[in-house]
Amino acid sequence: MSIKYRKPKGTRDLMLLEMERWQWCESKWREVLARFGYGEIRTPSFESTSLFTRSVGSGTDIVDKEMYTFESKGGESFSLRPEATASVVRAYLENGLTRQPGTVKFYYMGPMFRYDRPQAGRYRQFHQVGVEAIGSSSPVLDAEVVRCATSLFEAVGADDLTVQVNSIGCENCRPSYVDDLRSWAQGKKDEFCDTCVSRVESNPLRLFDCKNEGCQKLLADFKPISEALCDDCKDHHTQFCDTLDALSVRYENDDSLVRGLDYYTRTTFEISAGSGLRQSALCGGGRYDYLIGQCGGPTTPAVGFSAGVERIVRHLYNQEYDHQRSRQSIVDVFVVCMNRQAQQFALQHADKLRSVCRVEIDTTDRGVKAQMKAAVSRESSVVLIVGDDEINNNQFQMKNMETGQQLPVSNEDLIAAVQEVLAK
RNA sequence: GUGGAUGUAGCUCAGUCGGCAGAGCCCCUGGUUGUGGUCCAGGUGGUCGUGGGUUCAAGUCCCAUCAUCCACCCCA
Repeated sequence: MSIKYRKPKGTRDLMLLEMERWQWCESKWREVLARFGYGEIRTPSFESTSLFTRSVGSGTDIVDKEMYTFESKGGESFSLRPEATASVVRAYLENGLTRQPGTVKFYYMGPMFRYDRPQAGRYRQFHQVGVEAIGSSSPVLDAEVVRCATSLFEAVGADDLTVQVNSIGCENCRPSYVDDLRSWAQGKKDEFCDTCVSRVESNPLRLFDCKNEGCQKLLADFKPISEALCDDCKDHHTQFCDTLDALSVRYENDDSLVRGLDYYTRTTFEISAGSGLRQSALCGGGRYDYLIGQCGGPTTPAVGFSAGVERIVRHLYNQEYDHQRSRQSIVDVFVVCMNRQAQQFALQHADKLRSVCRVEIDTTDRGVKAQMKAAVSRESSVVLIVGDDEINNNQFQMKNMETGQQLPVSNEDLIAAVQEVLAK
C-alpha cells in the first residue's frame, strides 16, 4: 500500500493502549497538582517570537536553532512554543494577576515544539507537564516545587530517580563569577574543545555542561560556582537543601548543573532516570526571579519545573510503541445486527442504553460469528442480538456473556434487564 | 548540522549462490439458516520504500534518493 501522507518528522500518533496510559497518567497528575494548590492554565501554542528570544535567551540552542518560527499574514513573527514558562509569565502579566494576593500557582500540560533531530525519547512535538509558582522568593517554595515534581513521579509509579540540585547565583554574585570564568578560560582556548571555545564568549557557564573529559579536567581547576555565591544566595541554597532534607527528598548537589535556559537564578534542579537510557532527563526546573521584570512586569520572584511526558511514559513501560495489536475501547453492551434494518432498529431502541452504559452497535455487515468475536474482544458483558424476528416482536435477544444465558427482552424492559446483568 | 543501522502483507519477520512473493499473527468466509477466546477447512491482502543502472533474469548486486530508528549535539 502506498500511503499518500505521512506524519511530519519527529511527531507521533497517540492512540489505543498508549492513549489509555497517557490518560491514566494525566488523571493522576491532575490529582497531585490540585493537592499542591495548582490550577490549570492553557496558553496558546504560539506566541510572539520575541517573547521567547527575550526570556529563554538568544545564545541558547533552543531559540538559536530549534524554534518553529513563521510570519503571519500581517507580517508579525510568531513561534510555536518551545517551552511553557515564558507563556505562563506573559499570561500572568497580561491578565493582571500581579495584584493577586499570595503566590499564584499554575500547572500546564500540553505540546511543545522544538526543531531537533529526532531520537530515542526526543521529538519535535513533545509534551510537558509542569508548574510555575509566582510571587514568593522563599527557598521553602523551591523545595515544595521539587517535592511536587517527585510526587508526580511517585503517583505514576516511577522510581529509580535521581534528583540533582545546584545554585547558579543571582545578579549580585553571578556576573563577576562569569567574568572570572570567561577571562580564565580565554587563556586556555587551545585546550578546550570547539564547542566550549564558542561558549566562552556566548555563555561561559555552559562550559560545565560539556561531557568532554578533557574539558572537565580543565574545569576542575576553576572554583565551582558554589564557592562564589553571595551570602544571600548561600543562605537560600542552604535553606532549600534543609527543607528537602526535612521532606526526606533524596538529592545530590551538582556544581555542573547549569541549565540551558537563560532565565534561571539561584536554584536549579533536574530529575533523571537511573536506568541506562540515553535521554535520561525527565524533568528540569529552577527559580527565575528576574524574568517577570524583564517581561515588563514588577520584579516578581518565581520558581517552576517542567517534565517530559514521553520520557516518563517510556521510563514506566520501557517501550514507546505497542507493536501488539492494540485493543479498541471497552464497552458494556455489544449489539449484534443481522442486517441493515436491524442496525437501524438497534440504534433507534438501544440509544437509551447510552444514558447508563457504554454501547457499541455493530454496523460492519459481517457474520454473526465475527460480531460475537468482536463482542468478546471488546470485553462486553451483555450482547444484544437483533434480526427480523426481533424487529417484528419489538424485542432484543439478550445474552449474558459470562453465563451464556440468553433470553428475549422487550424494549420496555431493556434498560432494567441490562442493568441487572451489569450490576453483577 | 555530523555519523551508523534498517526499509518485503494491517503487525512481527523469513527469503540461501541472482531463478514463480513466503510464514506466523490479525482480518473475512464456511464447518454451525442467527451465537464466543478452542479446533478444522478455505480465502482477502504486496508498486519487495522510491528512481535509475548491471543482467536472459534483481526482493537479492551497484548508484542515487526518501523515510524510519540509533548515536553525537542539545534537552524534556
